Amino acid sequence: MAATIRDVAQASGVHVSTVSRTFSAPHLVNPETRNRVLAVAEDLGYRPNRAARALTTGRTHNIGLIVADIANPFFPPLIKAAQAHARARDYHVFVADTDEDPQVEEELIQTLTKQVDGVLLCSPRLSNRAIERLHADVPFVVVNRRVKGMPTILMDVGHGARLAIEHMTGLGHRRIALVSGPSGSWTSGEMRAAATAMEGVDLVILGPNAPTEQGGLAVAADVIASGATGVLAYNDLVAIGLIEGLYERGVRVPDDVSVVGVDDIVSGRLNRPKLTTVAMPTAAAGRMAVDLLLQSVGDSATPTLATLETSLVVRESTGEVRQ
Amino acid sequence: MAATIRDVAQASGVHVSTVSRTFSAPHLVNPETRNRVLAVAEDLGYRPNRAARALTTGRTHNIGLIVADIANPFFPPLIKAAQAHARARDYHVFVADTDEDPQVEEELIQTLTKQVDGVLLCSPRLSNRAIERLHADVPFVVVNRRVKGMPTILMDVGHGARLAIEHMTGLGHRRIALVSGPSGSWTSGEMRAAATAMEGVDLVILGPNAPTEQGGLAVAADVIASGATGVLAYNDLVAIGLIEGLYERGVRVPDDVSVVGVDDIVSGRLNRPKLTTVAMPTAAAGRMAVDLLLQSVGDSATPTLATLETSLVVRESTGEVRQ
DNA sequence: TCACGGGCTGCAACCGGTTGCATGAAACAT
DNA sequence: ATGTTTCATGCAACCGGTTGCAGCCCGTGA
Repeated sequence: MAATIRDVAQASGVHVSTVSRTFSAPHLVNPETRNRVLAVAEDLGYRPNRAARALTTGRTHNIGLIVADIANPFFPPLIKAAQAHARARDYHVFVADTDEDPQVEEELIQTLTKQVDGVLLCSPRLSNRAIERLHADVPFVVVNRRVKGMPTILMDVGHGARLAIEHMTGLGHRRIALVSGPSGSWTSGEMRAAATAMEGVDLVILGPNAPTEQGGLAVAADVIASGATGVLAYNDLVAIGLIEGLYERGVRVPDDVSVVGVDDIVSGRLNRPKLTTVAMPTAAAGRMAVDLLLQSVGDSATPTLATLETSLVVRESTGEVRQ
Repeated sequence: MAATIRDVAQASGVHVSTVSRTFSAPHLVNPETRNRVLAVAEDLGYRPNRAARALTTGRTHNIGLIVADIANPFFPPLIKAAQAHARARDYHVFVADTDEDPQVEEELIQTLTKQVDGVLLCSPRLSNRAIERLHADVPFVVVNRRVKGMPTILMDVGHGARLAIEHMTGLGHRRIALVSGPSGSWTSGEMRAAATAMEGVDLVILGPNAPTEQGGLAVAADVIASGATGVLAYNDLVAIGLIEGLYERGVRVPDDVSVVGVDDIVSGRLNRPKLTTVAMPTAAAGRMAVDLLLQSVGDSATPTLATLETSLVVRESTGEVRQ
């Protein structure tokens, strides 16, 4: 079918090794020969077989990208950025969705191992122990999770939480509810730690909750009962569900209660009210994760830690406390 | 590093071919030997190298999935469904984003060719000619585009457009604007054809437009100038941008103008107004695309055509025409 | 007892590339 | 003229598997 290196060699009257070098080490071959080989290759539509090349070089030029849920709007910008960045470096990306299941995640990593140079783990659900064990087989970069001795990219959600709470206290709110996320979530823990450490805030912690609109809907009654006038939600989906739940109970946002989300997944337009939220640098995280991974593939011992800044985007779901 | 088939052979005292058969043709090896080999393999943590296997068998057990824009909310559910379905069949998925650029798309297909058993082309921007040419190298399944002699999955957006327009005429609207999409888009063409063929509708076609919120924003003035009271937008993003643009100019939805989107990407909650839209069976399309692809890899000549039904979801962005 | 056939395993070539080493020719220095 | 580099290329082993073919052992039927 497709032309192989031997076809090109035969057609251009040189040995296969010369053809090979023409593509992978051009400076080693005489310009004249090289041009002839290239012409023949072009003519035959030859393209080096990356999989075959990987067999000898040990470099596949592929990376794996594993996320909990592709359809969660938080991830696509990260996936897109990582993929684009990888392509610019001549890497292809396997994308896999674990459906929030640690077992699936582990199996995925194992079957992917031989086909990739490294794996990006985004908000993994696996235990740290499991991650460290699997790390023996393939380089990792972990996003949004702290794992000892592994290249890690964090988004400083603690800082974002502080900004959000300061924003609300600045508007006169004293009693603030933190609607936390799933119990295993690193992000949720960070938000909680940051909120707890703040002075002059009357904090109520509600949860754990599912990281979905349903989770937000379900916690609305508790929020009202808590007497809080300001709420920081685990993420935008929860915030949206919560606002909906509050409306259903006659509590209006931002008139009666202010709500801040996290992630900035809703493009901002067309919401009622437009959501004040902590924006996460997901695209930057995707790019940096790829960089870190490719770099750590080179020299094995690079347990870098990068922390990316978050910022508060003030829109319409927060307002001054009612007197 | 990792154990190879030869390590297992040596450790269990058999020839590599026996180990190979233990994994790829178990019935050919004596149960006793097989168990011994399996035990040793387990012990050494051996896993067959899929890339190496692919070299001889010609089957990589990978597929490529190419979309115009991962971050466009239309695609993630399709990607997720396709990936899950593929994994269940022991296939991995390369996901690639072309950034709406035909050239990138072509290059991507070419570099992916040798590493996959087939490629899913979702809403490709490439010309039919180019697709047919590339098809010589690798099996395709095309989603949301009609290409002669190729397995194809279509979502019946023409039907959806008719439903949307009937819905609006039923509410008393006579003059309807069709805000079309990019010029190369099959979907846009289908919508246009369906709309043009309808009787008793005073149709205005506006566009082409970018398939984004910006595209919708930019076309708002034209919509107002057209005098239409009902609008069918190329997709939800355009609809959202358009509604925003109309508001900015003092035109209210649905009071002054009714707007219908396509795709049903906004979860429905928390929009002002909640968008009436044509829902697309994206997850089903993803699954079916994988099935078709794996099937067409087996026997080469299967130019199946599957058409999936769309439906109208009526929410709040459409209302009776004002007297 | 022997021919035959089936079950199991080993041998070796092969998939499409890469790469260390050897070889030969040309260019340079002495 | 000779010895030493340098440059370009060929040779062959190798990466980690698969697979057609041959050979061995054993049981069966004649």
